[in-house]
Amino acid sequence: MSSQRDDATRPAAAGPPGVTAGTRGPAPGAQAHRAPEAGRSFWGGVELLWELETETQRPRRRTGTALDREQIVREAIRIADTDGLDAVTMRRVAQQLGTGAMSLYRHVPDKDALVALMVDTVIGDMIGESPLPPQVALPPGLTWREGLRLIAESNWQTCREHRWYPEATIAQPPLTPNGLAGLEAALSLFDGYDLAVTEKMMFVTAVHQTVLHAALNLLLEERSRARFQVDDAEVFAGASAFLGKMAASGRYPRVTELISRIGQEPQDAGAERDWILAGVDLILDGIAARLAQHDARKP
Amino acid sequence: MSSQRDDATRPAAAGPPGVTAGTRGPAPGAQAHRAPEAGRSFWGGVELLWELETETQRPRRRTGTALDREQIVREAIRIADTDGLDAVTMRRVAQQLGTGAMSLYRHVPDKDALVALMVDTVIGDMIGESPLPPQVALPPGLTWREGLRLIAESNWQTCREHRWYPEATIAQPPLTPNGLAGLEAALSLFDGYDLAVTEKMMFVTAVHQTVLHAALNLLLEERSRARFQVDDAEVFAGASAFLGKMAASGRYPRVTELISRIGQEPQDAGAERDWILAGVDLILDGIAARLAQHDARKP
DNA sequence: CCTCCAGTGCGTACGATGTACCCTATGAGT
DNA sequence: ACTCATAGGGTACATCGTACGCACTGGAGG
Repeated sequence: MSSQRDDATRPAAAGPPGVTAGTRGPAPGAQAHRAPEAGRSFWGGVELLWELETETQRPRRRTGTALDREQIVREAIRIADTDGLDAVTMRRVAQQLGTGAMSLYRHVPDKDALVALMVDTVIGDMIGESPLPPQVALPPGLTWREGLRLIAESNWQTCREHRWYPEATIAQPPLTPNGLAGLEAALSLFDGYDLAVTEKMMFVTAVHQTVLHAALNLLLEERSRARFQVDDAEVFAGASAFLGKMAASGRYPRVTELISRIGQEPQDAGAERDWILAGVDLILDGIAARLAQHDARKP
Repeated sequence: MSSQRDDATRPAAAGPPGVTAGTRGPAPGAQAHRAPEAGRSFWGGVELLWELETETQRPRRRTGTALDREQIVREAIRIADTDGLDAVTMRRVAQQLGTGAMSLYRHVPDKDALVALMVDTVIGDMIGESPLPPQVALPPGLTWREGLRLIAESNWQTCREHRWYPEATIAQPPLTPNGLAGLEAALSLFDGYDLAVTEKMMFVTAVHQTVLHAALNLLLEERSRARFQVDDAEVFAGASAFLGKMAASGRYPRVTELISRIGQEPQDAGAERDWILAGVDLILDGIAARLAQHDARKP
């Protein structure tokens, strides 16, 4: 996506005030001359996920199909994992599967839905895919702090495993079975506290956003770093000229220090993890302060 | 989205075994026959902004040009304000300006750069466009808490004034003169504290991200709300069926409560502002806790 | 005066993308 | 065996960013 637009919220958490998600216009490069959008996907193809759940009862598939939704989504994920989210193209996915692009549309309403399905699948993997129990992934007996931290860590792991994940989910809050299951589990951490649901939601969201953003920023950084190595020296010269000019201007002493500090540190994978976890702890401290302020503990 | 991956296709070695259709010849992407990518934009056309600063000294324009960068950017902003970021198209901008699409490329390297310029311009307006002084927009004598809150508020205002702003800036951090000036000012709030720059940075970005995300979520919500009103009842039915199914499943009691709670509240503009400011305060509490922990205050 | 020429404006065209529309094959139900 | 809903897939189009090249402009040098 390069494309262009995408938005915000996460697996275990949804948007703050309103929970609704949006579908972008027709599509970045698509057409919109069709007024009614009859069978148009509503929330990023989310309802499709829900159909699925009840649909298993009916003998849906009448014939041995060579293609099915799961397969398509898995392939799309594989492509995104190796070549980035932008490489996920209807044609590319189809080609990889040995079929035509339009065949995919028998199983997926549109591309936004496909991305939503990718996100939901990844969340499902992360959460453990437990079928029915409302209490999903969290071991029992955790404090809210331990629980949220654990969620943050597994989110982070997912972000690193599927680099496209932040980009995809930030754009479209996953109001999908797995996404909501994660949110539900996170909210349950505050069951013992007498707070408005919306406030609990705020806590969960804050943590989630922090992780996703950190991952997203890291992704962007990696991209430009990759560019450095591949591209010709001319680009590099332009970049360093830019940095040099900034430092030379003397108008940004603190920023300059920041950049040089970042540049000189090793930045191994462990450091990254520690860094984002530090950010999470910042939020957790805020929550603790807020709880102490309310101090309306029950049990 | 989006679209910075035009060259992503370079790793296109990933072509499936033999099936790859045409286009593999010269290069996967659009233009690749031009090896060096001579004037290619590096960080979203950022260096272009920096050129500008020193370039004013030279008598750049030799003739009375009908078009200039400022004008283009302003027009793009106007379009985005009224019709959304997706409506900002090279053709559209040009048309509005009464010229051809390609004329814009005399003043802007590519579309990503145009968006970067839009963001920088908006930040400039927010920050006050003070020319040289390093200390930009903040009145003196503020505590870090007051200062960060003030920044959060003005960011929020900008987000509401230019709904496309979060979308545009989240993907591509504004390493532009105005963007860095804002960051510099924010960092200066912690001048009196003996902390690592990176830690100060973490504080500032945490606040910033919270605001941007809240705005982004709100934008998504508004989009789908608009859709409700315009679209046919069929879509609405699908949506409520989705919500109903979710509630009926009984697997998401907390989420269900959350949604119903949100649905019944009035949600005026003031409430939105209060909501995001509450989120900001959460972060601020976290920062306060962290500072107290370090408690290395100087004067 | 005319001749250059850097630089602007802009039309044309290409490659890529999402997907509407239409046609064919298949196999379950009658 | 016949019907027909469904899966698979080809073709075509609208739209986008933008490479390329030509036409025009107005000052500098002869």
